[in-house]
Amino acid sequence: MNQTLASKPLYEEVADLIREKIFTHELTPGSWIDEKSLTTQFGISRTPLREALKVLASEGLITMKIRRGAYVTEVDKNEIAQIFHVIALLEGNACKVVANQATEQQLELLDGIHLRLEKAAADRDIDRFFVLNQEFHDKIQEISGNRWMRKVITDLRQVLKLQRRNSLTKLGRLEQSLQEHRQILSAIIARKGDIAQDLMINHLQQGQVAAS
Amino acid sequence: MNQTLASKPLYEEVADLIREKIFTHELTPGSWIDEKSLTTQFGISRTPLREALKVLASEGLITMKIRRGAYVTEVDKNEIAQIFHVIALLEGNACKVVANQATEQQLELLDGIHLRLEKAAADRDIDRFFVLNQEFHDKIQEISGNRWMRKVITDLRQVLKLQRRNSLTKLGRLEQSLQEHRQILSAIIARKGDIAQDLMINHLQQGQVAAS
DNA sequence: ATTATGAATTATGAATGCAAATTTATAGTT
DNA sequence: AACTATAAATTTGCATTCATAATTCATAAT
Repeated sequence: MNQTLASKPLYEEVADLIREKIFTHELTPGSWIDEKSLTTQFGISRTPLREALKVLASEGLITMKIRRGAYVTEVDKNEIAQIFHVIALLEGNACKVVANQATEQQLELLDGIHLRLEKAAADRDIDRFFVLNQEFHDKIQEISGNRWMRKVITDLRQVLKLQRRNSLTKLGRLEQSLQEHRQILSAIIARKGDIAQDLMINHLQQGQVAAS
Repeated sequence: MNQTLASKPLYEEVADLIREKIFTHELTPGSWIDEKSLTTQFGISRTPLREALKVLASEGLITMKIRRGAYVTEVDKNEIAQIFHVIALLEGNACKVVANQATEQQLELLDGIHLRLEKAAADRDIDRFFVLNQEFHDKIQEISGNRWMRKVITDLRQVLKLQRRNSLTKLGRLEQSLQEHRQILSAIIARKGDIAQDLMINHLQQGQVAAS
């Protein structure tokens, strides 16, 4: 691991790499994580690798079993529902806060993202839609201004990514999702906080149904 | 470190010990964490210590600065408010869920804790009040049954503990807190979910004011 | 006295080493 | 052939070692 410029500590780089492997299902839920194999793959020693594993464990992405190593966490349907419940609660509230407190400038930024989202949908550019969809949600959280809420949502979304199916892959769901975003944005711009909140909660609930 | 029975991996034991030091302010926010000193104190090597530090960092309790070690995280007033906001949202929702879905048996358990809380308050047993207060909140989360929500709340409460002042130490606040608990419990038992939620949110907001 | 400069010291980040536990393979018994 | 017992190999958890970056301290120059 040629650390030409120490922009990030090695264990974090490694954590990122392992996350990748988990999200692409190169490492599947329930499977054992072979330390030796990873060290040779990454060309590093076990020390930073094991540090990375502990971080991922505390994020809930992997599970450490005493004296028998690390396993990719398996999340059952019930837990997925629990996580969605928390995310919906938080993102819903973020919407409300944004509707009530965002500056006009901030709303324009949000509108800009949505516009590009519409375009990506029209172009049937799924990958781009994914990215912008994420960006839309992100921007709402950013505007709501609660760093800690954001961290919680990010961590939980990560765990959700453990499951294979991704809601938006279902055709038709994309169009519906877009429609929901439109409504959310309208409510926010109209400064209708409670409505925006309910719409976002519903939007995320829909996503869960589509994913299951 | 006499690990007579390997019930827990060493790095977790160490993480617990460091958390203790942080919460008792033996390690104060902003201060540098001396690895060498801790290894000699605990009688261990740097490897499990550094693993523990990384876990604490991902919990937000400490902050790693590249090539200059670990520091106890400083949280400013603004961030405290953000954390309270998230906790209030979640615990408020937990109340609602409990009010709507708890079995009679579960409500009796909750009532039992509250009874003991009343007793501790009457006896002016502050320490016991603290413990039971925590237990009351915990039980609500347990009954609400969302493991992930619980983890989030636990982690955030941990970060709150970084600040020195603790709300309940203010005399008078204890009595008020008790009063608020009474109301919350009443609302839950009366199955009034929305009211219980609002009361809990308000209760936590009060706690924040008292703490600042 | 104050500020630079550079050597010595110390701390961090990561690799390596080692003992104990676990798993796998092998041999022996029924 | 199935089952148990034992030995070999692997893997984990932790300690130790090593290279390099950061800090401290002493010395020299202004």
